[in-house]
Amino acid sequence: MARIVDVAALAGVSTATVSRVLNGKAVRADLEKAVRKAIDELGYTPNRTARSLRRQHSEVIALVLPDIENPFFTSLARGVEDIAQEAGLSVVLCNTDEDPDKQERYLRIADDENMAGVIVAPAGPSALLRHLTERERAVVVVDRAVPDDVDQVTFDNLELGRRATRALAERGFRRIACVTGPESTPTAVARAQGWREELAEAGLPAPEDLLVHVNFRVDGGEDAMTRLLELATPPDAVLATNNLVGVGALRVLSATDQVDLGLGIIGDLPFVTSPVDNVSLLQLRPREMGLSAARMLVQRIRGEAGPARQIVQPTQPVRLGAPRESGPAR
Amino acid sequence: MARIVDVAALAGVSTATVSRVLNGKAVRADLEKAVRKAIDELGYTPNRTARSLRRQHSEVIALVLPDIENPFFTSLARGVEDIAQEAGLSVVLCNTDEDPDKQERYLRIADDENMAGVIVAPAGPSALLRHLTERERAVVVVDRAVPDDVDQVTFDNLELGRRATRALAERGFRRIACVTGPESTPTAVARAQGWREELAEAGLPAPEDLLVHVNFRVDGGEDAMTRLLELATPPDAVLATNNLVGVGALRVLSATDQVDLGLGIIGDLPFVTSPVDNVSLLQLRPREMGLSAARMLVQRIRGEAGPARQIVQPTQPVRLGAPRESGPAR
DNA sequence: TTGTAGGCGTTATCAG
DNA sequence: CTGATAACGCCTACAA
Repeated sequence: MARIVDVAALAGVSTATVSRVLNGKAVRADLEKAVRKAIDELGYTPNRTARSLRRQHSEVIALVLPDIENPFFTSLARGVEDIAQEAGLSVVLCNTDEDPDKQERYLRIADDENMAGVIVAPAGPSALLRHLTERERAVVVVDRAVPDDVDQVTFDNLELGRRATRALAERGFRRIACVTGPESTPTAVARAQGWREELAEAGLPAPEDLLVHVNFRVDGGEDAMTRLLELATPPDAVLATNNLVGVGALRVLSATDQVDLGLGIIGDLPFVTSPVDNVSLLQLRPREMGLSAARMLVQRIRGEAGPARQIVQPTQPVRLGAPRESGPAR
Repeated sequence: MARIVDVAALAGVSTATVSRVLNGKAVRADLEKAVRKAIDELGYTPNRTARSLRRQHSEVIALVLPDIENPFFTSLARGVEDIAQEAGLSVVLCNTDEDPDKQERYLRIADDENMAGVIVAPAGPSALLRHLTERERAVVVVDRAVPDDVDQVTFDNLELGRRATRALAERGFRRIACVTGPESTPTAVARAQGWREELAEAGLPAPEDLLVHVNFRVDGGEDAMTRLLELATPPDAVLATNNLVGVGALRVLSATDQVDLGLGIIGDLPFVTSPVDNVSLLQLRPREMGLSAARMLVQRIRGEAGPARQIVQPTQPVRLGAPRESGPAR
């Protein structure tokens, strides 16, 4: 592997000059030309490890996610990657599996490797996260708000719950249930609170047996839906507050063909196969969230950012049935 | 950030001794104890960049995939990650978007960063890939075979096509169509060839208008399915040769409720919502493929591997309807 | 077994 | 604007 000294020797200059050419600093035109020629001839590319060691930070950012198999996060990752690529950064994807310990481990690695920055959707509180922000490392928190003074891109989850509920109420449903995530998950709680408040405002009942907490996954949605349908007085509509729970609900629905039951889903459904013409969809477009977060991070890395910013990511209006373009990936 | 010299000073030993403790080499017991205590007190962790520079390879492996939003690949990634974690390696996920140029760029980066190894599902032929294997870097190719002499984990795609077709024939279907990927995609062609051969063997017709090449995505499946249903003599069953095409086919089917039409799908359907009781599923379990590939890579990195091995990843037998446990992630 | 010291490849400082 | 040189933090001969 060619090194910078080889290039310097071939071009008849010092390594310092080669380095300057590499980094776009002022160099006499003829020397620059000679250096570029040498680089070409040797097929030289800078050793990024050495560069990182010297510069005290690498050209890699970590994207720390709780579940890499959830399309919400892969889509978000896709957005991050697109911006990172533009900025000449590579992305390391880390899967915490909703495990705070794993999360700490990955954040530690990001620190040890002197990564340029970190984007994290936190699985619980993190001492290391605070530590990183205090040490002025570039950090952006996504999707799940934390109390720390750090750049964040999140949804207004209360508002999401309200809007999705309102859409169902406006369609004439009167007994609207809510399936949401565990009480330990703030986004789940906030969306359910939005459901509660919107129903109160519309003068509709919100009995607690219509609020079901399950895990935020497909089987959670299935369980909840089954339970709701078995109720003595079942709901006439159901709000699923995330994508996977929505998938679970749809499965039960399409297996039992309950055509009359209204359904609302907060989240995107890339691989759904049953018709959703009758489903009120509040699409979150996680890719956009990834774009926002990555842009913030790049600014922070470049030192162009001031005090911590907390952005509320806008979403699509609720609509009936998925528009074609949001279906397949790409 | 504490450095190795700080630990050495605090423990009253040389940096060499600290390094030895860190790397599990023989050190006098009392010194080792002192060193560990100092490490604890300072919260020291080795700087991985410096270590990489010195050792000439890092503890990171690159996973180069053509489409990070396809559940097949995220699941595969999940498997890779699990093994990597055990082996103390981090995984960098790189999305090539089926673009050979992007792929070359990422492979180049993996090389420049002295990564410990690379797992790649190739999007077309790659000069760099050959270059890497020739330079004895740890490389494993997954999912899509290449002619090079390199570790590989792939499916027997011809056999997959045959088995899935046979399952449909055994269910009594007589006019079985095949929807597969572009003719430029070897796996798509091989699976279609399996379809052709199996039909021939069963004495069933395989007219070319029942073989449809589309893109290997959801919209491809939708288009193909629509086209097939409009045929003067439509098929009585359809084989979809990958997961996304299968999703597209299911969408059309559940929108038109063609209950009589047989369907076979090669691939896993984690987020499907319509019932699949009548679908012959040949599950590939990509996570297992990721596990195999990562194990091979780890062996190669450790120098425990000899000549290049080419593994055929086993799959599940064809079955009717998805077993419960393969539905939701996890 | 332990310590000393050189070097991995790059960039930044400081003279010239 | 250019060149020599000293770091960046770690590991590993080599010598003791």
